[in-house]
Amino acid sequence: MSLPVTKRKKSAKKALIISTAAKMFREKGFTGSSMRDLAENIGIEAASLYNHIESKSQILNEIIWGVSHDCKLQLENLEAANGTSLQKIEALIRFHTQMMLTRFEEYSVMVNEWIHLETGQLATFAAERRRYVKKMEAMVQEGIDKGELKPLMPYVVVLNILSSVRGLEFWHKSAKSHTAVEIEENMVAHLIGGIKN
Amino acid sequence: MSLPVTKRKKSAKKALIISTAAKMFREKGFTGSSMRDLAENIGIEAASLYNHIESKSQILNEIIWGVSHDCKLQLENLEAANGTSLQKIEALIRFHTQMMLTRFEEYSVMVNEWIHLETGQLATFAAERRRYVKKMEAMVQEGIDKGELKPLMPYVVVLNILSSVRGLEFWHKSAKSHTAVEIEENMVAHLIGGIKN
DNA sequence: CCTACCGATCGGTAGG
DNA sequence: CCTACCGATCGGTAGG
Repeated sequence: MSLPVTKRKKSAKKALIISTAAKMFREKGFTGSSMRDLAENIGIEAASLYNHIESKSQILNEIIWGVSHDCKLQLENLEAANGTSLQKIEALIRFHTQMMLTRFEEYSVMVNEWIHLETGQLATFAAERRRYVKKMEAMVQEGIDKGELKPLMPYVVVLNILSSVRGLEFWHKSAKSHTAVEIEENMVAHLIGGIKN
Repeated sequence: MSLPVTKRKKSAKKALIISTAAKMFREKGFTGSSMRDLAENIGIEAASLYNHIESKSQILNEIIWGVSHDCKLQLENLEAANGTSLQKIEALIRFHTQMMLTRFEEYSVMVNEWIHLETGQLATFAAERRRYVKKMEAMVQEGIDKGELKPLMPYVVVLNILSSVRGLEFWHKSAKSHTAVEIEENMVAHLIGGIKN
């Protein structure tokens, strides 16, 4: 039940457009990247892009929802799983660190460029993000209530975790003198170490 | 020894241009902000901006170097001061938190938009930033060597601190249900708590 | 500080 | 997938 060859080719080209765009959006930002540069990086004319995608905004949408959907799934799985709040928060730190390190371009675009989503998409994403943060805060609060965690403001703890992961964009761009595993362990040690009772 | 009135007026207008631009650059990014919008927000024509500033890039330069100079000064004062590594790192967390909360627009533009500096300025800023991080890492390393701090990778600790401060941009934009003082105390508790022995 | 305007570039469409 | 092109907008200058 594979797709006709032309359709497969088409969607492969679309995937190429989106991944190339992710690279560019991360480097120069969404507004700093032009459709002509994107086309040139792929080796076609700007007009030809529109056989595969509808608009510049649609590309940003697909990049962002691709990553954000996977984050949401992971959080829901974790909520439903067994384990202490501490274990769940640690798992989330590891998950987000892995996302940033392995899906670096898309993840960076999500955290840095979501402001440039169009009005409707922007509102949806902002609401989704807020829900996500609230759920993480609830995990932290539960850990505090059970005495697993120090009584810090969940809001600050969650913001620090997500922001610290975001900051790993720097590491990814640098001449890497440390391994991904080292980074992940130190992220956990610092961010969990600061809240564990 | 005050300046002639016209000169004072001119530099006041320049300051207005720069502070208005900082607001816009933070909201829409450097590339997403146009000189025409900037002029309109001030109430003049776009062409008139150029009586006070040389270029769009110059505005970004002035915003960024203004904040970064003050950060550099503070770090140098702290290096020369008495106190344990732990005390110095805590002071730095408090200082950066204060900078983000009180000079929100400029600080946000520095951490988010420095990529859009022109080549020469970009190289200078990147080098300056690298030096800054290295100095902070040295403080952390010293604390580890003296047994004040846990043996974490200084690189990760410093990145987490600076990134967490950067993340406070969210708090500043939100309906603030917590005070700046609470935020600062929780930043210290979480980030210092994670490294203190 | 304005009017008038420059060349360049933008996202995107028509038509093949 | 291309050529040809649209109207809009960009940063910036000339000249007053």
